Amino acid sequence: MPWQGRTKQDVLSEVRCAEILDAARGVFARKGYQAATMDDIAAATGVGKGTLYLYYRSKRDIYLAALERGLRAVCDITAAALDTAPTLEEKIRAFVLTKVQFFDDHRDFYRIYHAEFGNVVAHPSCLPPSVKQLYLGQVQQLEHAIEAARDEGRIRPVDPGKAAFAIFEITRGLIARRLLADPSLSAEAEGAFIVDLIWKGIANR
Amino acid sequence: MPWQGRTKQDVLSEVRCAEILDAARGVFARKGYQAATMDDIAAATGVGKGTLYLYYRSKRDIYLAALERGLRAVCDITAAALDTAPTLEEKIRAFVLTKVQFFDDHRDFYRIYHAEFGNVVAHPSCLPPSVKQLYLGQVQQLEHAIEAARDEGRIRPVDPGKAAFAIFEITRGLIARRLLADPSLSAEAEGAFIVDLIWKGIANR
DNA sequence: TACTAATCTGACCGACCAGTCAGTATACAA
DNA sequence: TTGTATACTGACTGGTCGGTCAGATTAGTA
Repeated sequence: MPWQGRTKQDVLSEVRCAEILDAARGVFARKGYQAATMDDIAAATGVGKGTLYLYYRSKRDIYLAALERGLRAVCDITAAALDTAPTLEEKIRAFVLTKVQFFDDHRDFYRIYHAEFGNVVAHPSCLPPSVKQLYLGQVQQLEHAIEAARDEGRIRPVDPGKAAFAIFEITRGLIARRLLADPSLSAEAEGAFIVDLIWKGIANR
Repeated sequence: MPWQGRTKQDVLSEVRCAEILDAARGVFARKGYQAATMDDIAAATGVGKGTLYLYYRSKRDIYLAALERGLRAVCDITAAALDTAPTLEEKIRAFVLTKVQFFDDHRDFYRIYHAEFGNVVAHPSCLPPSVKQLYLGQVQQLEHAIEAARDEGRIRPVDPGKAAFAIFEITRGLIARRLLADPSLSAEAEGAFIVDLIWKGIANR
């Protein structure tokens, strides 16, 4: 019996999918893609291994679904942060701090995300377009904000794509450092430094 | 019969080691760590699989040796670039362009390097200290150059570690972009943008 | 040539694991 | 209760691959 275009089965199925992805995220984070086995994921989900194949076609499918899910969450949260902040300087600060905070709150996802984008992006053809687009979308959000400010003459006439890219990469590095090397690194202090550096770098005068 | 402290056998052995590493670098780059098999590496080297185990204890050993070898080359080349350039602004430019050029010339190594430092650094305990130290050494080179310029009052009093880190990360991102996404990206133009951005970001006034 | 040491080889082994499928359990309608 | 469709299970299979080792080959020496 259709309900909002989805049957009861559809909804139950979605719940299962989400359960599997939640469990898989933890397993992939803990053991890495290769070392994680389907038996691990099944056990973590609390179902039999065969059940996984009712919802996903392969191990890689599960991995990519978990990746896409998290990536979408990142994009949503940074887009909201950029929208809310009034000035470009505050937008940059919001982008950096929001993203750092997101990965603080989702350490499991960090390992999936950075394993893929440090490694398999090396073979970009392996990534489905939807995932690639989400990844690039993050830079584009920043780019548009910078472009607008430049067109209004609020900053010097830099290339928005290049500037967005610089901010994106430094942020990426900060997140990696905090999660892998030195968790005590202050998000505020480091974030403030980045914003200051970039702002002085692109400001008028 | 000893000769400069090394026997003839030692030298031959070193040659074999290097042959294996050269072949392995290509195989790892082409197929990725997991998919690369010892049979692949043996075939690429032109020896039997058993021979590999006369020179290295395991697949991972070969991988790490190839990683360390390349990393040492990167460090040497950037250190030389930093030494040669007279001013900090030129040092930064030299660092960025030299590193970009190095990875242009050693694309095989790029895949090994970035696979590891996007992925396995995620489990830093897996990396031998010597490799970790080489990696961090790159940032420290930059840091010392910035610190010296700051102490001489040539730039505003920024934290040299943070600034070095920013340059390091943007450079990393540029290299990744050029090799993976858009090889047509001009090293000169992008490099110039980075130097300009950073320099305006840390310059006096 | 004969002997020895060093070097190399690749068939083989055992562990591992993604994916399958025959069979079980559950929900629910008739 | 019976029938059936849906959901689930986990023992099993087929293939893979890191690592081994008994024996072959080569280089060096007398």
